[in-house]
Amino acid sequence: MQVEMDLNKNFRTRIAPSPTGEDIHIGNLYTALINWAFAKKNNGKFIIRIEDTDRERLVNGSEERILETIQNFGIIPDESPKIGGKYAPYRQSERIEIYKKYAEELIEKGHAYYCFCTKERIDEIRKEQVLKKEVSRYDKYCLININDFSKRIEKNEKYVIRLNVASGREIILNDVIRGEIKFQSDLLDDQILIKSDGYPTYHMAVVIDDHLMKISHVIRAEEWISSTPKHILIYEALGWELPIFAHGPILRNPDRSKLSKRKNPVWSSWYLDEGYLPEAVLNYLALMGWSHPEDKEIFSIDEYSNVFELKDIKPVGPIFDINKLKWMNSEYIRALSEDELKKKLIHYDKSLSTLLDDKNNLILLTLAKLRMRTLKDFKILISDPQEIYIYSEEEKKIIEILIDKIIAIKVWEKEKILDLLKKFSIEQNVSMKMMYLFLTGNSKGLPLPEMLEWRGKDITLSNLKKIII
RNA sequence: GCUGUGUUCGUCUAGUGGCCUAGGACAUCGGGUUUUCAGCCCGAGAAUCAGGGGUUCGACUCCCCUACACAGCACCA
Repeated sequence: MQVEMDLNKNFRTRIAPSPTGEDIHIGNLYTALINWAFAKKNNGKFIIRIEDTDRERLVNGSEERILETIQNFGIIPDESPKIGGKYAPYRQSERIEIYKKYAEELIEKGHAYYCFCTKERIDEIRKEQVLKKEVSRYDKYCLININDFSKRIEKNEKYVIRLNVASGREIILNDVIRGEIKFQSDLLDDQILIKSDGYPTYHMAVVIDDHLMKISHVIRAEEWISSTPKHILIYEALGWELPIFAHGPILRNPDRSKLSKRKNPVWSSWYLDEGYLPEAVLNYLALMGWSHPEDKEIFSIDEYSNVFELKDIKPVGPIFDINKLKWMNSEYIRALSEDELKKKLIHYDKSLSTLLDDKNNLILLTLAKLRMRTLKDFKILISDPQEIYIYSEEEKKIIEILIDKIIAIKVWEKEKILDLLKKFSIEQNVSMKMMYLFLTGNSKGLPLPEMLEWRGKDITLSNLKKIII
């Protein structure tokens, strides 16, 4: 039956970030990827809706940043506040009248009511309930005692609208990823639907918008499971068909708590800034709670969306392991052609463009590719020696001889340089490792002959002379 | 505290009753190649499948209990 229904349905998924942070959280990007993949797999549509109903925590520029970052990762929505679409507006602050209308409908039907209680009173009853070890919830005082609400509203009294949760009901959530989950309505609070500033709460807005925007699958993180019964109640009260729910895992810190900015970099653009490739990040994310049917580890998001099945998502909260991400990123970098790498490097760091315009450094790119974990590494690989190592007098003497040998070299090309280095290494009984340190100030990096050829005879000499001064 | 969700190598995972003396990947540690470092190739260690009860000829896989972890319990989303 489910299958039949699905065939006739237009699949529509969404993510609903709220612009209260610097950028989109990597966990939300993960949810976005799943939603996107699921929509693509089923020829559906993926929507971005901005949930900006919390006016106090609103962060300036956050919405733009979120939208931009998602795009930078290559997850392109079919409808969004920027792109628009059939169900616009896609910003909840522009839909206030809609929520009000449905809130009033709920009141008329007896599924919601006005509440004039002060925060102080709510706090008090909550304290009492905690003391008595009861479930903390509103006591329906205003539903029972207040009849003159229109007068009080006229008098400009502050009020909220609350959901009237019926007692003694069992609410069943059928989750694609987790199966059947049961809740008792007696444990549910009379959730606020419309706040005293006239804005809806998440619970109200999400149901109204998902229904109006014809969202067929609500795919979100585990943290929403406990509020889903409230949403179901609102759907029912309005006489609306339920969407299909799927609650994926929450990404975790190494200590298993919910991924947070105190313990991990969480803003998605941080990974881009650090030189991770968007495709690599997405590929890594895809492997969280899911595995490729053919056990592949490296695959494009298009391949991902082709084989993706919602029910294959595992409900266990995976730990975000930046080590594996680094490995994956280096795999992606290695798979790039020199030309592609060059473009990406210049895009990543504009200051590299003059340096990379020189045709001679094709070889540099080839060699660097195998040694880079992130785009950021390139600059480190080609940078001049840093003065960290303290040379002994004996070593300085050897370097003086080396300088003479280098001055004597006629043709500055890598074969000749290598010859010289090999000979010198044997003659002076200096290990290649030591030679590397002398010439680059580093114990590791790009192969010496190519590196020195690229750097040039003059700079190589002046670098060495710096040591013996 | 209450409610809910989970529990296979350090980490991500494969596994849907016999193919499992549990497979792969990252990480770690050896060895080889080598002009440093990488890369590449070869190899090793690493999970008594959270624990305990069932069901079954047979359980990592099904059921129950316990433990532990995580999430939610806001006029935040």
